[in-house]
Amino acid sequence: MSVAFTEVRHLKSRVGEEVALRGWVRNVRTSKTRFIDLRDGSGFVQCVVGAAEADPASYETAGQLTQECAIALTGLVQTHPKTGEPEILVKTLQLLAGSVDFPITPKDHGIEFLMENRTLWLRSKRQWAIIRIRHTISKAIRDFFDEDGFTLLDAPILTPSACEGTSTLFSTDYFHEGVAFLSQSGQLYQEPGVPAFGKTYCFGPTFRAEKSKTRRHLTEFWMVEPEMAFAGLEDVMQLGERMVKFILARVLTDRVEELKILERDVAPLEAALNLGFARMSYTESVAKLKELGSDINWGEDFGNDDETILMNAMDRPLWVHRFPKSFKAFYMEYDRENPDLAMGADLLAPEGYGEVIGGGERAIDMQYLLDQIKHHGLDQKDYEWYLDVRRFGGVQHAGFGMGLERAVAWICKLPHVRETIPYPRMMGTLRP
RNA sequence: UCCGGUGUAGCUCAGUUGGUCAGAGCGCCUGACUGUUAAUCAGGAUGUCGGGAGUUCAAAUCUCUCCACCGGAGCCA
Repeated sequence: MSVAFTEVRHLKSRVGEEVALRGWVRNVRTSKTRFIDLRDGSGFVQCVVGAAEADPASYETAGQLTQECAIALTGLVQTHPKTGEPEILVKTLQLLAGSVDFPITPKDHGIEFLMENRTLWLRSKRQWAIIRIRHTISKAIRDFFDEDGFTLLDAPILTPSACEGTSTLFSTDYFHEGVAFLSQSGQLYQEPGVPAFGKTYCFGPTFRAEKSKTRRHLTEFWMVEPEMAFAGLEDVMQLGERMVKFILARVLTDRVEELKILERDVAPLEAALNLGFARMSYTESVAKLKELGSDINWGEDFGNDDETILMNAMDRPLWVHRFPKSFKAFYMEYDRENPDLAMGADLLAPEGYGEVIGGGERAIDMQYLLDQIKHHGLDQKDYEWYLDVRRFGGVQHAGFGMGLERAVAWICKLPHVRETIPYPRMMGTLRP
């Protein structure tokens, strides 16, 4: 006999009806009446097992449930007398699978312990909320570019050379080639897509072998990288702003429950959604930072604390544009009005979060690019295919990359990106 | 890689003039309790004090060393 099981997320519309549920026991509180916190992946619900209402065997079983055992039950959907949320008045209850000594108890745990038990940690309410928001952001990104006429152009993960020549890369054996590197960016592979498709993007994992241990770094992280033909710096900033607002609107609409679980104050997110993003040139931002007490000098890149200082003072995301060319990638276009500046822009998230987007206009002048390649110590041979973008109809084009985990961290207001991805990879963290 | 910190029960932690310092709370087990929601209350079991070496009559405590992790820096998304 097959039973139609109801998902917890649908219970709101089933009040007064009898339903069958199955899921995992988060916690049990026993008094004469027994209370089970049930989770089925789609949501959470309290199930009440009363001596009068439940059948005797089920009532007995309810007293012996352990944390994270799996159960199936039937009962009446009613409204919680205090919270107004749907709850189940249980009639029958059956143990499906036992669970002994689940390590993550309903009390506080240290981050080391939780990271070691990441697979089990994912069952917790907070992690559930974060991963669901990540999912929604990810989906929103794809929907945004899809609706905007971009073509998905998947970039390779195994690459022959250090694309940007800046970061430390992971390497692996690769047949006769000897060695291959894990991609640190799909951008160079997007640019050749521009003459083919006009507007492209890639969205996948990227890898950096930097030995950095901060709240903003993973060795494996997801990045979305759009690229547009006939576009410049202004277009990058407009596209990025529209995309971020699209994401925010989606999360604020579809993930209300999850934001509540995280106790996320949505006012700053609503502000970011409704206000125009701020803009500041690099030169202006350095002056602002000095005002705020930073010891930064013109010509230096922002330190981690510089971004934090700057963004604690902002009520909305900020575009910082036109950086000194010296610390930007070789492919960055220079400013015709000031050749020392690169036509790049970074989007910094408010509330102390820093860079989530980095992008800009790509250099199209062949001789300039060749000089840049030389200047950065790169081998021209490795970039002939990239230079072809300029040789054959090389028009102005631009794009950006957004780190998914940093966006998730900001939107969820998390202290560290390690919770924004199901299985974080960091220096010193390779398992589970 | 550098700087700083931590490591004691399954978990979170307390525990130095070196000498009843092997402890608490939670979790777990037993029982009580008419709706609880990190339920509560009573009772019970639980240890390579991160590893190794050293000082000492005596080390969780002091020294050296190694390891692991946390926080920060640089670099970046």
